Amino acid sequence: MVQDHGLSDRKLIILKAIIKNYLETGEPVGSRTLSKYTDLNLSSATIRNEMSDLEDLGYIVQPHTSAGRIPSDQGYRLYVDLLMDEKEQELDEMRDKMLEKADKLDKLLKQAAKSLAVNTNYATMISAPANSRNTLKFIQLSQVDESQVVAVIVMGGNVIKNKMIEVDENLGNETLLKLNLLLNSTLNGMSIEKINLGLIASLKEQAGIHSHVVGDVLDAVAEAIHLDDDMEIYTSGATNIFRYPELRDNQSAEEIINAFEEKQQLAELVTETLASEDHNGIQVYIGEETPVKTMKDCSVVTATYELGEGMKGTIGIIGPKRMDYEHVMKSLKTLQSELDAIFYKDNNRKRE
Amino acid sequence: MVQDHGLSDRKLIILKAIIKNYLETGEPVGSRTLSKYTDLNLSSATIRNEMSDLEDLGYIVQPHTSAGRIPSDQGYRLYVDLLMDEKEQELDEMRDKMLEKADKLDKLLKQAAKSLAVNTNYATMISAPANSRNTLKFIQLSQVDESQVVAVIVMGGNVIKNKMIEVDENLGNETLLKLNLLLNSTLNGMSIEKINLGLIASLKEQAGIHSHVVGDVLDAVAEAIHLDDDMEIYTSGATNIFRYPELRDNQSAEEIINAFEEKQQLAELVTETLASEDHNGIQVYIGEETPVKTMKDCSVVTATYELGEGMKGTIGIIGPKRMDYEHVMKSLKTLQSELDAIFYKDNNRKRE
DNA sequence: ATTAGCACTCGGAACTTTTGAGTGCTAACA
DNA sequence: TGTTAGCACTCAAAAGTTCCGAGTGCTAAT
Repeated sequence: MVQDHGLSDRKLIILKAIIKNYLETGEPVGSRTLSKYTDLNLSSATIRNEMSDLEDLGYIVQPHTSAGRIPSDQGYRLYVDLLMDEKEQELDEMRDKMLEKADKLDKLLKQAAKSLAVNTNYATMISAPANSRNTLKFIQLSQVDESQVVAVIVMGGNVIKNKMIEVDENLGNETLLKLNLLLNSTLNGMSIEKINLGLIASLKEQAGIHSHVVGDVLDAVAEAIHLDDDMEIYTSGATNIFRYPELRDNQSAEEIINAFEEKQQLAELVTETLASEDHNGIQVYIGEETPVKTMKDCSVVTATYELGEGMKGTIGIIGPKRMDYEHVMKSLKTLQSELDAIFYKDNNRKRE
Repeated sequence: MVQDHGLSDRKLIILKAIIKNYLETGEPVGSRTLSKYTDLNLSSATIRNEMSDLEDLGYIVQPHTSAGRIPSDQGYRLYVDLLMDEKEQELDEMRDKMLEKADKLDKLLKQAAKSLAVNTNYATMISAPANSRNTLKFIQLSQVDESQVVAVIVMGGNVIKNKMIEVDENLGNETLLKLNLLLNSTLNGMSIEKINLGLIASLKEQAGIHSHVVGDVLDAVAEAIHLDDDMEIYTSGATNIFRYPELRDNQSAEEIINAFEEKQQLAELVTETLASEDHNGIQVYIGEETPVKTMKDCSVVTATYELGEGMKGTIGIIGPKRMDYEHVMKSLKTLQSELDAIFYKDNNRKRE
């Protein structure tokens, strides 16, 4: 994945040094600073020459004539690509914090977003996995009172949906029993995306006598299952954006925070990420590369996680371009496997 | 409720004019501006004299020697109190927007917060009503697979809670049936706050044979019901804060936004508001008065709404001290009655 | 009681100066 | 030939000026 940069070793070391230093300070870095910072004993003049070359090659830029250099998007890109190929270690006390509060999926994800934000000091988001690939585990209608029935739908990963249904006539116990039997025998274990209108129609037919009431019920169930409309997205640490002056001062900070509040734009980011998977599922968008124009002054690192069969969700970290890519990618990897682990544990427990 | 301000009519008019002008511009207002702005034809000099008096009385202050005056907290307070006593009218196209998307309570409140934010251009929050006063309508345990049972709990207002319960042994249909009967006959129609440990213990006893398994189940149910720990709070328009320079520039903006993200502090605001009801349930905290120190540079206007018997929630609007109190209070009133209306409609539908 | 007039204040805008980190280039050096 | 020292030059940011004008308080006249 490392593109063919034909850079001499020394140039590469210098470039890395520039980026690393800039990541820490956020200030343009000059030749003098570097001549001390790096191990190879080179005078500032020599470094200046190399830097001049690196600038010509497009890896670094000068914000203005008499300033030090900062990495260009292309420079970051090279840096990240190199990083990708280096092996990664473990790292976390995140695990503990995450597990202690998790009982339902939404709580879990909320918590995960938070740990990640605390751990990295960037803004984070996690999208709940789309249910379309999930399977139905259990479905049940129960009469609440004369005119109301509640449908309870349990899916894989113990995702639970509820739907109140208004009925005109009292259905009675037997009808309900029959309906429950029908629903469970037909739908159990079935993947959500296979439940289409044809199937629903056929179910209605089988329901027989009460078919019009039953129709309402089934419609409601179908609606509850196909909740595609609103994608759940949990965010945390949006205000971390303020830590980075280059974002805070730009009015872009407001827009970013707003994006985190509205979540609409984040949803786009999610679909984009899911669409183009790559590289262990970890992707790095630098500056203009990001699909969300609001974040053109940021870097966005995303990963997909998978709860069993095809239920994919997205994790995203949004920070300044000078984000600590190494740390971020480690944390993402960790969280990824963490989520996997939880799912499999859950799954195994069920199978005992 | 109007405190005894012994201000001459003229002083009052001038004070109002100052505040009104300041609400619009956000700039300190000087005598010259006023002498044109007001109807009563007074020269700037006269007004200066009056302003001098008003300053001595503490209603307005000079941010610095050679600047105009801005209202002090005390000045705002008088203004708001006067406003409170004047009659209010209707106003809304909020109604339409609100109703169109509401199906579950959480969606409804989220939507309400949003309309309110859009409508007022301030930051808003709505807390879901505490369930402690709510009543249980229906409760049911269902076997999902060999080792898992799902408890479905329906409360007034069709608030639905779910809880997955792990069981060691297969309970079997009959046991479940018995349990469901027991739970419903004992708990139905009961107020949540009346379900205490004693009652739970007695239930466990009655459950007989399976009491240890049943114990687990009941504990889980109890836990699901007593969800006090996490109060649900929906927010919207936090970024509206940025519209007001006096908040944006102060680093307080960040803190406020953060408060909206963390929601912890908002929860305090809610409990505070619910504790000290007053004045149609509408309260105005100006500057330092607010219970949340983070918002000492803001004004906070809160209202309580009630979904039937004692299920109270809180609506809050957070903005700059120079907020448009009149509009805000109108909007709050409207939303209040809106929520009431929805509840009663819902209630009547059930009773048909 | 109101107003005109005047000297005075002071924050903020605009402009200037200073500072210092940084550069490119050239000439000397290993 | 690659490296380094030295120097003149640049320019953003900080610090320091100046200027302006909205605003005040006070006094004297109406």
